[in-house]
Amino acid sequence: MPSSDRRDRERARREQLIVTSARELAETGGWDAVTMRRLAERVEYSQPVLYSHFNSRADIVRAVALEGFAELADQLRSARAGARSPAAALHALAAAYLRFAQAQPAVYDAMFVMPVDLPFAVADTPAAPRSGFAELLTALTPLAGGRDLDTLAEVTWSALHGLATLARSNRLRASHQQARLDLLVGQLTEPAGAQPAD
Amino acid sequence: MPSSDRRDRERARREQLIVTSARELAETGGWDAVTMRRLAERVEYSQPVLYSHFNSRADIVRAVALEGFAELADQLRSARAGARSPAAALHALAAAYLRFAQAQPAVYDAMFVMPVDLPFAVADTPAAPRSGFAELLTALTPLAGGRDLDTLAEVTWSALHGLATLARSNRLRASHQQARLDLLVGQLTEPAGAQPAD
DNA sequence: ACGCTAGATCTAGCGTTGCTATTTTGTCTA
DNA sequence: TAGACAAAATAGCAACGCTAGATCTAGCGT
Repeated sequence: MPSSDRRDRERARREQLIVTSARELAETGGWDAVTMRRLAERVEYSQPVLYSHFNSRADIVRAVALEGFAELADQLRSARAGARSPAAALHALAAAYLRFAQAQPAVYDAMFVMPVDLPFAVADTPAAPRSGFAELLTALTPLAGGRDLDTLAEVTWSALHGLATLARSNRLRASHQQARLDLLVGQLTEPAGAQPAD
Repeated sequence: MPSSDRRDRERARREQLIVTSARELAETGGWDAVTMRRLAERVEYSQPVLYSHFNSRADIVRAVALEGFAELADQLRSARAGARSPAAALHALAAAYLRFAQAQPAVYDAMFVMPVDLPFAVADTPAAPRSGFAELLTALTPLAGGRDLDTLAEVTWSALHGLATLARSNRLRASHQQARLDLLVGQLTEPAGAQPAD
């Protein structure tokens, strides 16, 4: 068993190359364009090499998603931190979220749209996706009033997710994204209690 | 040119059979399980017959989506119509929307998640998808207050869409869908004006 | 009732996909 | 430098969407 120190480093480097290439291919031509053959050609190795790093194509998608979670959490944090009031912080965070989704639609899809077996469910979620949600919780805490914080956060996230995905598939008026964002944040900022009708 | 009256009827009948079978296959095993071979076997014809009705697999998905739009509009209408107050009507409509998405996830995906080239954009949209949105507009009109109706409707729809899709992929706490719905509708019912921060 | 034409249907196959068994190449150790 | 072992490539499988060409069936005029 050789120390294989350099080997491990080279291997890690190559794995990162695979993930990055997959991400670039996906952003360029959508996830359908990310075939194992194309990806192999891109990294200048044969297909079986990909399978020595990942068990399946889906695992590569997941690796891209995990990268995305970290980046999104970063962007949400700095957006939130640069705001002067709680309401402004929520608005900035929401805007950053939509900006992320629009700038990197393929990564966003890998994170939130594609069928993935990552355990979510808010509780025993892996660190990366959880940290983005934590930013949202932090931003909402001073605004929650009498409302349940977790529920409020889930509703807020859902609304942002809907805005992001429907806008991207041309199902909403393209020129009104800012208006939608303003209205949504305005409504959520109102600490009015829920009044279940029916 | 024989009248071919019966032929046309049989043909229409078979087309409906294809659409229904595709829908059933999709609801059972997801859209990935809807392959042209399986579908052909299901309707007891060979693959080329499918292509004499539809130009591509995507067209079959679209046919299922169009069916779904009509059904959703119906369900939204009757939910809205059975309510006593404007707020109750919105709540009932929203609940019906989420019920539809949960009961028929594959159809919902065909309508709102899968990449589709149906022109949406609220304006020159085909009749079917538009009519569901019209129900939403009707429900929101008495609640809009000073808010822009179209924008309010888009935000409401986006929030519902987010709730539906994220809940279905286990990204939200399964047991709190009702709480989320109540909170969302409560927030949207408040006619408070938007106050864009920053 | 017959052969004929035209349309409906099927068989067979192309190129591509995710994935893998087998063979070849390369690298390090003794 | 010879042998052992890991690492990589070649080649191939089954299944996919889709289609060209062969086959069969149904309806027409005589």
